Formats: sequence, structure tokens, C-alpha cells
Amino acid sequence: MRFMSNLSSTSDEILASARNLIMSGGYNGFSYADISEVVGIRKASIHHHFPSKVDLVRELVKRYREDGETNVATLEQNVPDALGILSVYANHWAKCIEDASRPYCVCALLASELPSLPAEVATEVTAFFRFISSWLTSVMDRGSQQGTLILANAPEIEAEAFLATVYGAMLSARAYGKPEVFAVILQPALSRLTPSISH
Amino acid sequence: MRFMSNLSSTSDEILASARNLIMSGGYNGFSYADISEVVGIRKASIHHHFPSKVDLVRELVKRYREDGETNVATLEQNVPDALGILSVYANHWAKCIEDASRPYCVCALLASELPSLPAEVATEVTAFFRFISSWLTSVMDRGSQQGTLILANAPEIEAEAFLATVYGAMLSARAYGKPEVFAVILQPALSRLTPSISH
DNA sequence: CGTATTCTTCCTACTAGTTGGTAGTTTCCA
DNA sequence: TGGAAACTACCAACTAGTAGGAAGAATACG
Repeated sequence: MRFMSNLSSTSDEILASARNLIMSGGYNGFSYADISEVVGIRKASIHHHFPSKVDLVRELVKRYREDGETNVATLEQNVPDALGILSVYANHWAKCIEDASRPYCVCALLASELPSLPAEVATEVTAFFRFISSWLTSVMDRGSQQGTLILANAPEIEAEAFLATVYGAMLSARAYGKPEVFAVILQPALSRLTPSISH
Repeated sequence: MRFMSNLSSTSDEILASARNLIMSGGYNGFSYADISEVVGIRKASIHHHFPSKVDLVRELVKRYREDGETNVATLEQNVPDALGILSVYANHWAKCIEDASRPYCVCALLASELPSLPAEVATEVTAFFRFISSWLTSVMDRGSQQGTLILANAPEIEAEAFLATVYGAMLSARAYGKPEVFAVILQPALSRLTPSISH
């Protein structure tokens, strides 16, 4: 047996390279051969870790959501005010897009392909969006009660609007090939929620 | 020769079915065999109309943009005020998504796959977004000067923000499988731009 | 301790089906 | 009679996935 919970086991490397490939071309935009090239093992060996492509991507999205849940929990602990949380979240994506490390959300790409995705993968993708949505709703709600956020609508609606802005901005940045577009769009979205003297 | 500018020539049917297929699964989500089944001709016959897949999709996106330009021109003639234009635009998408006739923008899907797209297609997709963006900027600018729109930021920024909201809302509607989400998100985005007594 | 045995991981070699694309032919209509 | 549009019949490359074996490490057992 390898060292327990080895930080870069082969199966982790497979998932990581699959994530990068999906991030640029979606579910049908990569093959086991592509992964094989990146990781440096044979196609058949990938099937040992993930019997089918559906297994691979289902697990990938599941972990993506779980990682998100962990990160969100940490964020909630370290940043008290709601506005701070939203801006850390936005800045996280801004940085990922600008340094090209993770220039697009895997689930955003998979969600746009949703109707043609295997059902098991689609379920997992939908679960990711429900998670982010309910988290943002709770942040909006709390901020509104704290007085650190000014909401023009119900928390659920503000959460959906903010989420749409983030993912729309991500798409625009990619469409124009200009990473800075993301921050340009997010800045007014955040300041609209900010309590200020001019209101 | 067939009737001149026949409204449903074979090549139009090919483009239409390709559009529907891309709309649900993207560039790598359909094949000539899929189109062949829908249109009712053999694979090889498609190659007669569009020698390569790149030719087909390039032409498809080119026409998609040209149709957009025509529709926008008509809209500008029929609806005078800027706010009306934005709401007609938003309602157009809301209707398309809810009656499932065109539940997603072809260029949104292609834009998310942009890094893995053939260069010739990518160029055309980028051009579509530049077109929509500059059109929305002109609408924002005009509305601001007319006083029919209230802008919190420069017209370019408001245009990008609005575009991001529309495309983000489109994604959310698809991700949740709830068409009505689109309208829920767009409504506050529009009312924020609306001059009203409470301001 | 040594040594069998099992388990994991990777390998080579293969399959059936699909992909985009080509060659050459027929059909049909202006 | 000539061109457009369809066809049959291919092809090489690629797809996800399988079968079966080799190497090595962990474990069980005497």
C-alpha cells in the first residue's frame, strides 16, 4: 500500500488532468488518450482507477463540490462580514482567471452542456449549483440582517443575481480573451451591495 | 436550380439541426451522423454542402451573428426608448428559454469551449460577443442621455454587466432546470436601470 | 525469519463502434 | 447536356472499454 492519503496519487493526477481538460473543452472535449499523455500512464491503466468516463467525471465533480464546501467553511470562519465574504469569493475567481491557473469553472462548462451529459454527471453538476446558490443566499441574508449588505430584493434573488453575474463575467472574460473584464464587471456588482454615504 | 432563396433548402436544414445540436452539447457534442439522422440525408451529402465541420460551424456562427444584427436593427427601429429595448431583449430570451425553442445561446456554449475550438470558429464567436457588447454599450449610452436609463457606471461597464447578467441567468436556468429563473434574475437587473419615484 | 499468497498497479494487445472525410457514381432537373 | 445534389462504399484515425499478464509491495503463515 502507498503512503496513506498521499497528496498526489495517480488517481489524483488523473482527476487533476481531467479537470484541466474539461475546463477548456468540456465533457466531449477530452479522451482517455489525452489524460494518458499528461499523466504518463497507459490508457488501460486509467480504466483501472476509473472504470468508465462517467465514473471519472462524476467523481471529479463530486470532489469539486466537496472542496468548495470545505473552502466556503474556512472562508466563513476567517471572514466575519458578509460583504468581505462576497469580495473574497469574487477576488478568488478574478485571480484564478488572470493567472490562468483555473480560468473557468468546471461546473459552468458542464452546466452549459447539461442536456447532453450522462444523467449521473448532470445530477452532480446540478447539486454543485444548488450548493453555491444556497450558500450565497445565506450570506445575503446574514449581511442584510447585520447591515453590512444593502439588498434591493429578497436574499434568494440577490444570491441568484450575484451568482449569474459571477458566471456571466467568467464567460465574458473567456469570450473576449481579456481576464480583466471579470473584475470590471464584478466591481460595480459588489459596490451596489455596499452601504455607503451616498445612499 | 431550386426555387431562389428557398426558405428551407437542405443547407439551411443542416445549419438548423447543427444549431440545435450545438445548443445542447457544444462543438464536440455532435457529429455529421447526428445531422444526417435529423435531416434525412447521408453523411457524405452533408460534406457536399459543408466540406468540413469547421466550415459548417463557422458559417453557422457567422449567420447567427448576421441574424442578430438584423434583429437588433429592426428592434431599434420599432422601439424608441432604451429601457424598452433592453426589456424586449431580455423578454426574447426569457420566452426562448421557457418554451424550450432556443433554450440557450449557441455562442454562449461555444464561448465556454473557446480554448479548444478551431481558430476559425473561435474568431467568429468572439466577433459575436464584440457585436452584442458594442450594441448594448450604444443602448446604455443613448438611454443615459435620454434620461430613460439611470446608470451607476460608464455605459461600457453597464453594458458588460448587463450582458453578463443575461448570460449568467441563462446558465442558471439551465443548471437548475428551471426556465423561470432567467426572468427572476433579469427583473431586478432591469429595474435597477429604471428611473423611478423612489430614487 | 523466510516464503508463500494476495492485492494493487501498471502493462501489452485487442475490440467494436464512431469520427470526420474522400472517391466515384447515379439521379434529376434546368 | 451539364451541373447540382444526392448516393454507395470506402478509409484512417480515434473512441471508450476489455482481457489477460507481469512486476512489485503488503500481508499471512509456518
